Amino acid sequence: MPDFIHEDIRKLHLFDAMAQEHFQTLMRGAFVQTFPPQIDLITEGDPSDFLHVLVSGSVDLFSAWNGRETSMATVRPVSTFILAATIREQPYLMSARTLEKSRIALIPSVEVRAIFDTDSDFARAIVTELALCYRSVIKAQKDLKLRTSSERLANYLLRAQARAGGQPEFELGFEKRRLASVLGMTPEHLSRAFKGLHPHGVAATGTRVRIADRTSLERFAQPNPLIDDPKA
Amino acid sequence: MPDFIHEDIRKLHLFDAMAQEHFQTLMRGAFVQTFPPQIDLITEGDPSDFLHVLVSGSVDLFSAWNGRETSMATVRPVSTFILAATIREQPYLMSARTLEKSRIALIPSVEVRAIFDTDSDFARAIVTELALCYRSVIKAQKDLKLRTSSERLANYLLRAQARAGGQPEFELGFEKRRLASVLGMTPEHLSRAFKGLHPHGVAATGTRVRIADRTSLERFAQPNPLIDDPKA
DNA sequence: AGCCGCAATTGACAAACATCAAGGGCCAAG
DNA sequence: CTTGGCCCTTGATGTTTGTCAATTGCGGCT
Repeated sequence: MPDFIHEDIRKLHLFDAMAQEHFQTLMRGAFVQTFPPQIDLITEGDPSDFLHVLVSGSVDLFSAWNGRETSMATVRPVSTFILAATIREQPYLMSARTLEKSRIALIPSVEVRAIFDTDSDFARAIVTELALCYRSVIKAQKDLKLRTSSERLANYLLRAQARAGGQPEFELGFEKRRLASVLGMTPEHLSRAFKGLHPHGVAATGTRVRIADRTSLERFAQPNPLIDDPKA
Repeated sequence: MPDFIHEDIRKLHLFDAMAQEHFQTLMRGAFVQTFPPQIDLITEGDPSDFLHVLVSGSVDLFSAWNGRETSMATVRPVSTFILAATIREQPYLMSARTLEKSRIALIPSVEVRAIFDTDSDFARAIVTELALCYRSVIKAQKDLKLRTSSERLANYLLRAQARAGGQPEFELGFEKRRLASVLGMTPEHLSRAFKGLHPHGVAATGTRVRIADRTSLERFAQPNPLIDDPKA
C-alpha cells in the first residue's frame, strides 16, 4: 500500500491517536483495492471480515427487504464504514456498493479487535466514532419520523448547501433517484417535492441546485440543530 | 444508595468487567431517585450531565419537532440510556419521561468520562454497548423505511411475543397510543392495522394480545433477523 | 349503581405518497 | 445528424396514512 494512503488513513480521528506501532500492524494486514462504479462491496448478512476505509470515491450503504430497497447513507472520503459490525463480530446490517470509481482500504476485523484490546487510545477513538455514528442515525430517524418528505428535502438541501461551503449554487453529488431513496421517497415524488419548494427559492437543473432565498427556505424547513447539525 | 441496587447495576454488561475500585468511585458520585409516572426526566437539547441507569419501572425516549412528537424507544430495567451524549459531551438528542413509577440512578457524566479514560475494561464495555445501540437504531430505521405500518405492527408483535417467552398470549406492556407512536403511526391507524391482522390470527383485547396462528402471521410479516433479531 | 375521564374505536374525509404509463431532455455511440 | 438509452418529469389514478368528530367501552371513584 502506498505511503500517502497510510497518511490519509492515519489522519482519521479513528487512527490519529493510536501508537504508531499498532497502526503499522493494522496497515501491514490491510490492502487497498480500486473498484469501478456500481460494484457490490458487501452484502447484508455476510460476516464482517473487514473494516472498510473509503480513501477516494463514494459508497452507498443500502438495505433490502421483501423486494424493496432503500439507501441508508452515503459514505464520502476519507471515512470508515461498518465499524459496529466489526466490533461486535456480527454480520453486516447493510449492503454497500460503489457509486463511482473508489479506492478502498480493507483492514481485517480480527486485527482491529486485537489492537482495540491492547491500545486504549484506539479504544477511546472507537468509542468517540461509534457515539458519533449512533447520534447521526438517531438524527436520521427523527428526520424520518417527524417530517414530511418535502420538509426532509428542504432540510437536506440546507445541509447540502452548508456542506458545499454555503454558496447559493452547488452540486448534489449524485443522481436524484438516489436522493429520493435516501430521503425515503420515490423519484416521482421527489420531482414534485422540488416543484413544491420553488416558491421558497429552490431551483434544480439536473444535479445542480440553486437556493435563491435561504431565509425563505429556512422558514419553511425549520431546521433544528438536534436533527440537522452533524456536529451536535 | 442501597447495596442491592449497586449489585443490579454492577450486573449490567457496561459495568461488570471494570475494576471494583472504579465502580465504587462511580457509585459514590451517583444517587438514586424514585420518580412518579409521567415525569419529564430530561429534555432534548439539555447538556448531558448524567448517565442514567433505569433500575426499575420504564422510561419513554421521545423527540419533538415543530409541534409533532414521536416516541423513539422504550427503556426497560436494568439498562442505561443516553450513553452516547455522555461520551461526546454533547446535548441530549432525545427527551425522556417515566411511563410508570421508576427508580433511576444518576451517575455524573464527568466521572463516567474520567473512569472511561483510566479503565480500559470499562472503555471496552462502552464500545460494545454503543455498537449494540447503533445496530439497534439501524434496524429500527430499516423497519421504518422498508415496511408499511401493518408490516411493522406484525413484526413488532412477533418480537413482543418472543420477548414475553413465546406464549400465544402476552401483555403489550403499555398503552396502544404509545405503541402507535413507536411504530410511527397514529392511534386510529393502529386500531385499523390491528383489525387488518385479524385474518392472520391476531386478537387484541385492551393491552393483551393473542397470536392464534404464528405461522400465518409470519407469512404476512416476513420477519428478518437483520431487522428483527435484537441480538444480531 | 351511576358517573366521570380517558383511551380505544369507528366512520367520513383529506392529505401524503406510491404506482403506472407516457412523454421530454440529455448525452454518447454510431 | 441521428439514434438509442437513461434519467427525469408529468399526468392520471390508486393506496396508504393522517385528521376530525363522534361514539363506544372500560376502570376508578363516589
